[in-house]
Amino acid sequence: MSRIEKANVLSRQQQVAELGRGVEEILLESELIERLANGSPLSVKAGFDPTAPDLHLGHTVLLNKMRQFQEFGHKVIFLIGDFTGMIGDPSGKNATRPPLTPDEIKENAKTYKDQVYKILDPDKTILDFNSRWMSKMDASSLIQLAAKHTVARMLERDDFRTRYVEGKPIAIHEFLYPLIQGYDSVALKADVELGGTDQKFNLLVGRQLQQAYGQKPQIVLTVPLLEGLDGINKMSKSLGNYIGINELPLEMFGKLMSISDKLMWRYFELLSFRPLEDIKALKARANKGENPRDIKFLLALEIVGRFNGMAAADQAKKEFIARHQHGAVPENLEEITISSAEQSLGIGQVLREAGLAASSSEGYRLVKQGAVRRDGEHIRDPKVVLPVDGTAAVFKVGKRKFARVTLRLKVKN
RNA sequence: GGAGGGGUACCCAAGCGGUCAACGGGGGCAGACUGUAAAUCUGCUGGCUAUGCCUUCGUAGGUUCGAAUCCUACCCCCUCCA
Repeated sequence: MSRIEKANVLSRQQQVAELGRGVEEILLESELIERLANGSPLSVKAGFDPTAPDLHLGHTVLLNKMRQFQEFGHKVIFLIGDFTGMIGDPSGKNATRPPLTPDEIKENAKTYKDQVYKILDPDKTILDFNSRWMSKMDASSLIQLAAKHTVARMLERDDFRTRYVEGKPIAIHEFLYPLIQGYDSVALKADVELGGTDQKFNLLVGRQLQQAYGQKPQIVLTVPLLEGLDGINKMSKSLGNYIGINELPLEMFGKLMSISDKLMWRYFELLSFRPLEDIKALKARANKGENPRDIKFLLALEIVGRFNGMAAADQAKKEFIARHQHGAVPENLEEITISSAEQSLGIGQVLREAGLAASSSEGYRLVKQGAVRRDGEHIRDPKVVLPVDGTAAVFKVGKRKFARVTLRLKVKN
């Protein structure tokens, strides 16, 4: 934080350098320098999907950059693409996903605020919705907008071209989304738009459209996409390889510890606020033979601390060590009571009812594979039947799933 | 509008009358090894009141002792022509 405050008194040139840190690409850097030299605050826009209010660490790479602009005194616009959300799924991949209702969007926006203001300064953030201008656009204006771009240019987008070449469907409305996003920049007279590298095409459409509408084209600044826990795919909710910023400290800590050593450095680079020299020094320590796990602890502590406070982070570390290095059962494990009218239940059913297995078949499979322990005792026989007599037992399935399960007889009416 | 190709489990992709709950790969899960790493090896991967029963191969019918496989209609996607 002090690092950023210090930056306030930096020269323009240093400001540019600071803003370019951890950034994939600036288009065009010369324009950014020029506009910063102008002295007046810039309008910095970043668009967000109205359907995914569960922010994860991947999003924070961008949010951190937005915050940086705020610290430099610029106007940051957090734009929620609610208009597109009201229409439906932009990718067309999931035709069954119903459009969001205004109420849902409102609810999502609130959730966004709760999460985003952990990083952004609420007083310096302008929250806006593209339905503000898009819902007023009539068909002829839309066609005029569409006339400002060509199919050939649309097909320059890798995603479209690939699908086109592979003979996969592209719905017409998909062409409209980049146009609408680009038009948002026109409506907001954006000076800068931030986005992930995957957004580069859309951001450039914004540049082009602004020119077509007689505005100065925005500067495009892309940040890299953070890899998810698997280290391969980008972090995303749908792939389940994410760390949500609202997750419990221990959970967040555990997930950070589970990343590979290689990925750890990527996370240091993109998520840590440590100066680059610090990170270099840590690398040197690892190279000298220090256990990378201990260096990963530092990363996990910093990130968990950022969202939950250092006390919670320290606590998470303690519990993590207790559980994984000393094999302790978690302190506040889930209590589950299963009511059954039967005198006894098969082990598979118990696991399913307890939410430890997706189905009873899976439960039985897990037992066969030796993944299930009851009060520390391995259960290996899938035919095991448990009496429903009100007793509780701690079940452990695999390495991470725990629950204290009570089987209670349901009184028949 | 015309001609052709295609829709198989989370994804890709075989199968083209019985031996198919469906080859193979990816992903996921579990076990071993570990640092709850990574890599590697092994197993599993529709459901259930479970050595059996039920449902699944775009949808709905039909033929057959028997269909993912054959027939009919419909829906959807792709390519070429217009």
